[in-house]
Amino acid sequence: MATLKDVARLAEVDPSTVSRVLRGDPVQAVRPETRDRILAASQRLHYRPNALARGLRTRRTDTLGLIIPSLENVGFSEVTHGIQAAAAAAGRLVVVVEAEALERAGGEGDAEELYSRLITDGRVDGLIVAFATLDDHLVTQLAERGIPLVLVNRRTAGVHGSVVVDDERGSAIAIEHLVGLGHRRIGYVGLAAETDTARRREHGFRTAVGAAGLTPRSDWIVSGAPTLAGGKGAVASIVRLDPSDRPTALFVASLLGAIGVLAGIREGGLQVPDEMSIIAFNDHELAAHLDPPLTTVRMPNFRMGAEAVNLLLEAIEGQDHRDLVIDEAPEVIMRGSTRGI
Amino acid sequence: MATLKDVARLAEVDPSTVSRVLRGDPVQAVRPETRDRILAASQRLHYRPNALARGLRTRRTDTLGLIIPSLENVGFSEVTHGIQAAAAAAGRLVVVVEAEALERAGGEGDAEELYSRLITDGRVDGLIVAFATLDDHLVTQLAERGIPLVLVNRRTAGVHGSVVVDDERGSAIAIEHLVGLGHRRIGYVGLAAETDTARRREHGFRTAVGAAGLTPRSDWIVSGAPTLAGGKGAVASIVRLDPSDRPTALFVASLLGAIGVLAGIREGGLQVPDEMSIIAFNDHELAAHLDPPLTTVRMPNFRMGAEAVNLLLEAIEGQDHRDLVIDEAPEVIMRGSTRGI
DNA sequence: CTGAAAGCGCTAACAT
DNA sequence: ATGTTAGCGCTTTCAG
Repeated sequence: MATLKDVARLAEVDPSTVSRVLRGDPVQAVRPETRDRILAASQRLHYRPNALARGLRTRRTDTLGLIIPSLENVGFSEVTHGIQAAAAAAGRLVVVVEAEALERAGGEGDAEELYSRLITDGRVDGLIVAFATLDDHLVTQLAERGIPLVLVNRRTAGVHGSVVVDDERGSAIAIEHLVGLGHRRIGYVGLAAETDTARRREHGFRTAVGAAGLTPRSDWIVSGAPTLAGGKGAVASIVRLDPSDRPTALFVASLLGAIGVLAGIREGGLQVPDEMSIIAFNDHELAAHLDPPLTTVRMPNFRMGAEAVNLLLEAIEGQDHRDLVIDEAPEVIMRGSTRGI
Repeated sequence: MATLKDVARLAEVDPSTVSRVLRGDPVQAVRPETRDRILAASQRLHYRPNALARGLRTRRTDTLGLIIPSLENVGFSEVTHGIQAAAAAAGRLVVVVEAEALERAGGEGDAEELYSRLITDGRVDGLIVAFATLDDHLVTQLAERGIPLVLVNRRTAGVHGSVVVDDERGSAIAIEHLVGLGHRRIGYVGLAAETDTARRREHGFRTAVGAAGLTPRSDWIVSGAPTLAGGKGAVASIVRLDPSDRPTALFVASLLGAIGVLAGIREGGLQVPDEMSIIAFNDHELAAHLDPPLTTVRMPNFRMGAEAVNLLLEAIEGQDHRDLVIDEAPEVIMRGSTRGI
């Protein structure tokens, strides 16, 4: 692999001159003639600057770190996409650390070790934490290390640099959809997590329900992990309710959870949407192919991911960490799991 | 951020001694006393070795590159998982480059540029190409750069270092399942790609069908991209066939394609499985929740991903690039989209 | 307009 | 048992 020195030798100039030319140093002042010689030599040797050496010198790696719970969650792939797209557009590479894989591989301790290694060993210029349930404590620790940090789809008290969608608005339009359909007995399957996002979604639900003049019964409000099993488990108690005590519609705060809810309801012997309408937070292409096709609230998740990168890039350049709410309006995608009453 | 020098100063030893101790240099020969002093100093300063400096010196980054078409394809998430898990277990980080994001961001040229940068600039020790439809030409180029390289779920003539599942066997058991159910008119929705994998799956289909004494009509064999739209489009011509000319069962060579096929068939006014049985190559949790629940062939994709990492690690250590077929047996997961005739 | 020199933080061969 | 030295490949003053 050719180095700067090799190019310099071939072009018969000093390495520093080659560096200047190849970086397009603003203090150009290089004679076109030498410039051409250098370019030619560089091409001939297929020269590529060594990222490690450059990074060591400049303290910039043009690489971003991403901590994510799982690459598999369909509710999350849009965010990852947005991150990848924006990173690629900015010429940045991204190191992805999947928490689930870490746990599979080695246990909690190693996970923290790997995170801390990632942010401390100079490998990345900044970090995107798209891990809603990562301990606030750990997040605070990461933030204190002083590395540029952006939280996605979550906020942590005292930590700046975050981007979220308008979770409250998303919950609200879900409820408005159900109310518009004539439902007055509306339940909620929330996220079983003490996170800011969980609270915002639930708050949006409560506010919208209240605004419609409704008071949900407390046993219509349950929660579970945003997984198939979580949704299924969470809805069990509702399915067992006496028909006269049951809600007629459920808003589920996660996509995967909603699919679990669908399954739980079916196993409980009820029909969706005839006996229970279901609407989910977050959309996905596959929602149209479920049984029944799932009505969802589509959130601007791609944008959220992309903006996270932009915010991080700002922070890396020394600007203040901003907290952003994506203002793009969420939208109900009506499919077969909700109907009028 | 503390450096080796800082630790050395605090412990009142030479940096090289600190390095030895902290790396656990086999040529230990360090007095327990100084050793303790060094460890204490390192802890006190929260010392972390700089990965760039170390990599520059040792020519090892403990980082792997992964080129993947899209993180979104549910048929592929298991592989990514396997890769992440094995990488984490081996203490390696992984840089993920998503081709789709690259295209969204900038166009073909940039993609090649980014790949080549990734493999040439010393950032990663080796590369996993999990991109079935990446040009053979490009793959050959990458391989020629001399960087350790492992292909996943694909092979390229002349390039060594690959891991695939037993695609032929997967196709075969799909067909055996259908034949066992009494089907004798079996069609195939293949991958619209000139790839080794596409050929292996189709070959498995043809062989198994032949072994059952059947001869599929040529208009029962179609192909499309492994996407919803691809599957839907591919099956259109079959749906239009006169009932007496139609196959009674279809084997679809991709999961996403099969979901598209389901939709295409429904739109064509046919019932699955009553008028047409469908079985898909590759399984996913969500297949159980589709309409109808999709019968699939479960392939050892997690293993494939994990073994890719192991192979790559071998190659990085200087061993020969091996070509591996995961021998774990595929398995039919019977759900609602296939039935007896 | 170009070269010389220093140094980013680390490791490894060599010396003592 | 520890220190000295050189250098990985690059960028960036500073000279000239």
